[in-house]
Amino acid sequence: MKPTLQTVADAVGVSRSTVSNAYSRPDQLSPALRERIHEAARRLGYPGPDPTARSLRRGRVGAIGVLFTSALSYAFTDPYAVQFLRGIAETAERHGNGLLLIPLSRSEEQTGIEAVRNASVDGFCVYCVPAWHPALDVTRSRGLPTVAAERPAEVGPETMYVGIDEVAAARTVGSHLARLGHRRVAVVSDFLVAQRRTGPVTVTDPAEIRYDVTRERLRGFAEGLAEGGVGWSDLLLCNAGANSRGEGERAAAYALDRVDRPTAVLAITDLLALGVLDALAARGLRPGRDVSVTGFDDIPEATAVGLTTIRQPAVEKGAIAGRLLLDPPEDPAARQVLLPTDLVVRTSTGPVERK
Amino acid sequence: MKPTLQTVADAVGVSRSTVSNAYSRPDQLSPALRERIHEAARRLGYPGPDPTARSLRRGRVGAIGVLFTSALSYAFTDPYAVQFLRGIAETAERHGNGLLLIPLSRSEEQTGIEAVRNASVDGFCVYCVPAWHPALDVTRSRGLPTVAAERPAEVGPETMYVGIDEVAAARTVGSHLARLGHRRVAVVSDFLVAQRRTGPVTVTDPAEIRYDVTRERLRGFAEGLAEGGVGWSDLLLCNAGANSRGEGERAAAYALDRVDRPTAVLAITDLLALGVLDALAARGLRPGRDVSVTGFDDIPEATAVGLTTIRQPAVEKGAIAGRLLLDPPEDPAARQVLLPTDLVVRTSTGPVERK
DNA sequence: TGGGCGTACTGTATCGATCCAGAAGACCTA
DNA sequence: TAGGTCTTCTGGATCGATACAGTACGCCCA
Repeated sequence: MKPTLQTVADAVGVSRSTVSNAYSRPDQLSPALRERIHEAARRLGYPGPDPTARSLRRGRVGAIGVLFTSALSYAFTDPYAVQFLRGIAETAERHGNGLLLIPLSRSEEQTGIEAVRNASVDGFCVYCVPAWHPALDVTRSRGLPTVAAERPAEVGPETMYVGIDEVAAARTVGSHLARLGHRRVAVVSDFLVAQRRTGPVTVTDPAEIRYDVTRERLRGFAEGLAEGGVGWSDLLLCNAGANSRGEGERAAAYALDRVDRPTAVLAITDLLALGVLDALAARGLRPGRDVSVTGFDDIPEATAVGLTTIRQPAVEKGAIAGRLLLDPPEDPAARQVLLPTDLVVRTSTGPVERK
Repeated sequence: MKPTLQTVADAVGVSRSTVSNAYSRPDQLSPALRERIHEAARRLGYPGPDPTARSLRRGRVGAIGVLFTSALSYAFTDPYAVQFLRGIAETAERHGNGLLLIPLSRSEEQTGIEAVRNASVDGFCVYCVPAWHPALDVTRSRGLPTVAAERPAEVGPETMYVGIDEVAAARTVGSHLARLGHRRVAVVSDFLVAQRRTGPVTVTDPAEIRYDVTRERLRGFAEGLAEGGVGWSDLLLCNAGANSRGEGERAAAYALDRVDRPTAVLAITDLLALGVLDALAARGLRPGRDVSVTGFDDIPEATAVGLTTIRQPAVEKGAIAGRLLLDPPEDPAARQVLLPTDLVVRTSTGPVERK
């Protein structure tokens, strides 16, 4: 039988409450008694108050849940995600909280829903989960504070988020390429369509895209490219089955192997962009000369390969998300944070070659 | 007031137990009543059984805790750690469990100890935590199943671990270099001494090294190098303040800037080895020709930079650790796993240049 | 008619702590 | 010495669920 508070109390000859106080409010009892209690606890092998029971009574757990789409096992492959996690982890750490990672299936399946319902946490951070995902109904119904890692399409006064102006950031990318003279342009992105397949897709209107971030970034790309007279329907859209380097390469292949090969490929994340660069390399094409490539996020590797991209403060984003959950500002307006972004021009983009 | 089981029970006019069954054992009541209960729950905004209360009663939580040394915020910077995490995450996911990440301070400070005591988990995975760390006393006292991500120095019949034969693996590295003719050799490693400083240190005997993995790998290095007549005291030991690329570079500087520059630098992890390569590059030295460099782990980047290293199955290691916790084999012997390793020779090592 | 049996539901004890009102005693003050 | 205050400790209520023994009732069959 594992020892409990009661066991220790009986051994010392005091009440349960006193033992509890010895752990949780040491100033409430005399040093002598406190020491006797701790001594008895050591002797009996009592490990201290049971966390679960304590959480039940106190009404708080000391952990925050982080929701991911895609198998948890893939979450760690995107350096951007890792940086975000670092940020939120730092904050959690400072507050003595743990981070409970909760995997979600990417589609409408129920995988992970149960985990959300069962998670012992004080709040949720929703990272890269589409607004229509059923898990979000569960988080809402649990009534715990929730912060989104991007600006949701619908923002109420209670909504907490830390994001960037996706449209504006993406617009600078489109505009940059338009000015370089690019008119035949492909986009590599995941979540363009509901299905998970990799390949070219048709999307009549960006409004059809169901994942907020994807939709907004594509809108921004299109707005920027419009400066060069490129319309939405001129874009060659290639869906990637996942946000991974490999899928980026596969998706890019559909664009690069066309007779009217695009002069620029815009990837919606750096990870996909790395895949696009792989696809170029495999075909002996030079980034920034034969084909311009852009990414989004500015992960560390982007520097190494000279990728033109949008820099967003990933670690800071995570840190702020953590702070919103663990130490929410009084002012409701301060619970909705938009961070600045920069276009970082490197060697992967260049002017269209004269024929 | 948040609705509880009782609230719903009263609304429907049944007992608390019946509502509980409606959620946890739906086959125990008639479909009609079950539907009425769920309908009432929806109407009242009851999110389902409270996870904390359920855990208390059931005696299990549905989450495993992962202990890290170093700020949690740094844990994600080592690709090897990330791969290990992926493995354990996959297993946790399959079992419907969450992963609770618990940051520990690297030294004897109490940071994180409280988090270990408070963690609501069913078991612990101890990743890269020295045997003397006070947090391990806490995990032991909590009496939960615990698996180590490396073979501990002291192994009892109850101990669970998944590791590699560190000495043997490191010996192949030492031996490889000995055969290439290296006699002036430096080692870059963290945890060589208790202090966190970066720079050359003196360790009279490997037994003095307090962190198991470091000690064993260094023993292995020495044993292998002994084939070339290099003794322990001939090794130039450079301590790194942390397991990071930057610290690797700083530590390597102390070796590379000597008049009697070593012909080989052995790093204890790939991450440190990348830093060593940075240090070479900064000095215009060619890896594998001017100075040979080795790592340990075989992270993805090792391939890209041609680093000679020890490959160990990181993802699998994590997966097995998860399985040991969530689905422990009957046979106690099967709870102690040693995985195979390989020496992967790439371009960062080569024969000593003739003078 | 009544024993046997299965289904559907109830009631109470229990998990292991924390909270809080209050009691007992020591000590101080007028 | 009565009354007040402070410190220290107690006991019962409580958090929100689950386990399990037990009851009520309908049904079948001899």
